[in-house]
Amino acid sequence: MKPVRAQGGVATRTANKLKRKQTILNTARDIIASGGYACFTLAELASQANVTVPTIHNLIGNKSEVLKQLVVDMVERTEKVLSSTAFSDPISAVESFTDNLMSLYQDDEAFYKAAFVIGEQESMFEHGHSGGIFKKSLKLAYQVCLDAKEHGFLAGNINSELLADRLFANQRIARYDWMHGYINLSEYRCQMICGMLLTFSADATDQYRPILIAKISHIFAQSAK
Amino acid sequence: MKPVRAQGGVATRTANKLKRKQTILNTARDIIASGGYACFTLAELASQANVTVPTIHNLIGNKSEVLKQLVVDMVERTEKVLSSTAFSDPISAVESFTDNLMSLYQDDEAFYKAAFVIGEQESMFEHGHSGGIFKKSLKLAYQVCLDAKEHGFLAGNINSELLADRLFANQRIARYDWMHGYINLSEYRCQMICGMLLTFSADATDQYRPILIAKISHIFAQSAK
DNA sequence: TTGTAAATTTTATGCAATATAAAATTTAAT
DNA sequence: ATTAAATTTTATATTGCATAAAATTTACAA
Repeated sequence: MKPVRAQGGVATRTANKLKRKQTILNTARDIIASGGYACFTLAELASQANVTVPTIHNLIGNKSEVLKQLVVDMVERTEKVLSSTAFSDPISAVESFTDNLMSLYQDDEAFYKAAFVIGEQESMFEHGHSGGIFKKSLKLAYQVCLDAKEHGFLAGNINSELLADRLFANQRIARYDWMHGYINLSEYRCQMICGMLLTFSADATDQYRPILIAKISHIFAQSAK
Repeated sequence: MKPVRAQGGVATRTANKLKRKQTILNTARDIIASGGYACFTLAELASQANVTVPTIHNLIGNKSEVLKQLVVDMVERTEKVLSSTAFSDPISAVESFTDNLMSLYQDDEAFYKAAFVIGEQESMFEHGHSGGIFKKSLKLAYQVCLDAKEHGFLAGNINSELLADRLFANQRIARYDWMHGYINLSEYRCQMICGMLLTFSADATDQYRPILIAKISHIFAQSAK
């Protein structure tokens, strides 16, 4: 008869495994942050993490799995920013949301850029995917539109879903230009704010529109300096 | 003394070379259009074009060169659409520009999608690049803004460069969603038109804005059907 | 402590794709 | 038909991802 073994062994091993896995992922993150996505090979990762390539396969999976883990981690951090945005008026909502994002990305810019590129390449941002960050962002944008209408900032002539779509789109295209290296973080900030406020302008009340446009002009002038 | 040779030989060879090169590129295009970008390997291309891999290297260059040639070809076709857009009013300018693009992409949708993805991957769309399609598109958008202001459609409260930036951005994000497979061609059309017209709305005169919004609502309602 | 079974890591190897040097062949003009 | 240049191919190197099987380590129990 086989000897009965306590379950402690498995638990300990599992815990250690998780630690080693995390070490490898952190190393992966460092490689991408310093050398860029192109430098990232399994051989390089294995070497820097002091393991061999099959170990990576064993602990995490194939290259795609490793990359996906990094993106999941990035998305989780980004989602925290989404949930911490409170509404008062469109201008401060947009500004505080943007600045929260910027301070997150600033810490480890190269990594966040790469993570977005990877997520795109690995098709992790499917719009339809209901639990996805895209759906959540869109929902947030929709809520901001409703609130803005409620508080008399918007005339309500334009469908809120359409408006939310466009807010979201303007946010994304700025990020897109940043993650592909066309613009830097501060230009990202300007384009995102200008794009979103301009979208609000399209449906703003006659009282609020001049305020939006003044803000937009101010931000734009800063960036062109 | 070396025998003097007429130049005819070289000319004939050069002409033939160009033809063979074009055959290979056409085959490459077919492979991508039918099987997608992932199927595209030099070995597959060589096989389908009835040559060997080194011949491709000799005639065109490495894999990246082959891909770039395809993108250059695609960009040239797209640029023709840009230059054929005449101005009358913002709505018809946007609509005719969009429909010209759509009819171009419709012919060979899979290829155009892939070509944009490749161009992005090969960093061929650098915004700064003065001769690039991006600068040209932006310039066209700027001209449309000036014309619109001139003809009394826009109030002129928003800087034309900023407005052109946003028009261009809204056009790009729609294309981006299409080329990554998030939306189909007809959604691409709706998003592009809605985005651009909404941008105009932000600075439209009080007379013109309702007309824009009516058009936007109409297009949006179509897409939601 | 020390033996042991399971988990884990590594060695060794395969495969696929890009790339190139050098040999063999084809080409176009004389 | 001959010839020199251009072109294609054969053969081979390199790199990166992946995995089977052998060797090693690990955590627990007696």
